[in-house]
Amino acid sequence: MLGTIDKAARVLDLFSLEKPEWGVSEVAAALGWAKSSAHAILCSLAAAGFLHRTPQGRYRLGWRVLVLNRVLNETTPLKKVATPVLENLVRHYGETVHLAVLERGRVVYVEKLQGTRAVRVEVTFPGASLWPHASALGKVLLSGLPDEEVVDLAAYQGLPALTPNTITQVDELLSELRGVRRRGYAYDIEEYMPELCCVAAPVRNHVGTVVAAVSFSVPVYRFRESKEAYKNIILEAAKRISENLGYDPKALGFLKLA
Amino acid sequence: MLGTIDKAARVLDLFSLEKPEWGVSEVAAALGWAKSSAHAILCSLAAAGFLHRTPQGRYRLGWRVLVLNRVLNETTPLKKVATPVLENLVRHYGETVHLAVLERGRVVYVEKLQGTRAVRVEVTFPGASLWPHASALGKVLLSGLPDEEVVDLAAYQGLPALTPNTITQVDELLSELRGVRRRGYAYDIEEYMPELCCVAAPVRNHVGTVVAAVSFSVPVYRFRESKEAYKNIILEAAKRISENLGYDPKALGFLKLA
DNA sequence: TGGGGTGTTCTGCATAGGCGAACGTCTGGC
DNA sequence: GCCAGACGTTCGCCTATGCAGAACACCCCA
Repeated sequence: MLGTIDKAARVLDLFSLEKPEWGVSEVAAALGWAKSSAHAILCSLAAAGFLHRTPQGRYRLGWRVLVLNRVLNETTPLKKVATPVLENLVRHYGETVHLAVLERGRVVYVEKLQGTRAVRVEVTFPGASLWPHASALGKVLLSGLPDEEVVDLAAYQGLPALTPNTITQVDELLSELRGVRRRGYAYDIEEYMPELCCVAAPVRNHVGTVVAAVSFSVPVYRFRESKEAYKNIILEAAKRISENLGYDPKALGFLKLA
Repeated sequence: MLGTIDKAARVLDLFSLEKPEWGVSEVAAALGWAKSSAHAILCSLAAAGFLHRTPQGRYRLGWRVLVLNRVLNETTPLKKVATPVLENLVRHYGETVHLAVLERGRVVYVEKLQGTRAVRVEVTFPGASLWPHASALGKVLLSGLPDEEVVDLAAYQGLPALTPNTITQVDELLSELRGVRRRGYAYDIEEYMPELCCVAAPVRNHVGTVVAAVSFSVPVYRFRESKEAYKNIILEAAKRISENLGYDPKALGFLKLA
């Protein structure tokens, strides 16, 4: 809404793993602004601690995001509620477990717990993001959105094929999401990466909105044998987390009628 | 510089461990603004993903912070360079090791590595902050600042006594910092917390500026016996990290004369 | 069923901030 | 070693932006 904040956000978006350091002119060119405008935004973000000015007058992300992240991590109800449940899953079944949310069209890992088996799925750092259309987590999270928004998202960021199994057509994605809504869970059978399979289930808050998703990530050979079992376990875990967030299917089923 | 960004930063500052959720009126009251102004900032921050709107129309930190933090963590040269050195320290000596920076007057932990000994110092989450005047890390970081800034900081946030050993007078702090600059390291002998001691040394970048500090945290009974040894080890580690950041004492000693 | 507390919307006025041009500085290549 | 080009920074004008206050809509509790 406020132009300046939107601009600041667009600037911060530029700082990525691929290009973590930017100069004033580069930012101005990348965003099509006057150099002095870019300079003002960069200066202000640096003064506020969100960016760090190198001695050469270039810019990197600043330490303040670390401070914010700490507050986020230690106060967010979702993490507090979910972590013990997820730890239990790893302890019992030894498979890699993920918790993720949808952030501006991308699946963002909030919590990752490395499996304990000899052959296991390696996890990425929290904050890393995935394509929503090609992952079980993503499909579950998209299933919480109205179809129009899914269409917009697909149009905006595309549906690239990551493996031969990836869904690349919008209508196919929409019908898959209808299935996910009906069943209450999603599979990813080597759609993101060969040899990798996932099952994910939605986490809902007290008003029934899908706020996150939990998943098992399992090597394909082990997954084929016990798909059903993994599905039931992850559904149960998602239900437990949702209930701890105040989700009450009965009360909300009643609301749906009204 | 830009008022709107400064305001946004002040709003984000409100979100803390003690009060991680704010409403529009609360923000307006806390900052002395009109309700509509607070509303505009909160809306914009939420639209940009920095805040998350709860179903009740209140606000919490948003997931985008997590995404930024990940980029920071994976691209910051300091962490990349320091982590292997610090891991070595823990492996060899088993004591808790910290890496910290100064962020708007507070000591912020960037990296923490838990010691492996039976009796060890428990670490806090990265992003947590400490009083600079009462910690070894803080004194090292302050030693990189001109005296005026230290005086301003002390005036602004005070020098509370955390233990009987804490420095609580500005002139005493300044003379301590002079010693730190001369010696090149700082001790904390139960100044922050009873039973806890630290040694810290400065990490410098290629232009010689103190950009961070590394420390050992050791129980007092073990520290008394081998203060000197810990000091030498941490000095060596700091030197190694600094050199990997491009610090070259000889080249800079030459510059000082000019 | 009302009242006080929310979050949200509207409109006009003043100022904050965007632009483009000029400045100072550094680097690298002839 | 010098000049040329690029960079980050500064300045001042003009316009658009975003601030304030009051009115609105909503929810929860008494």
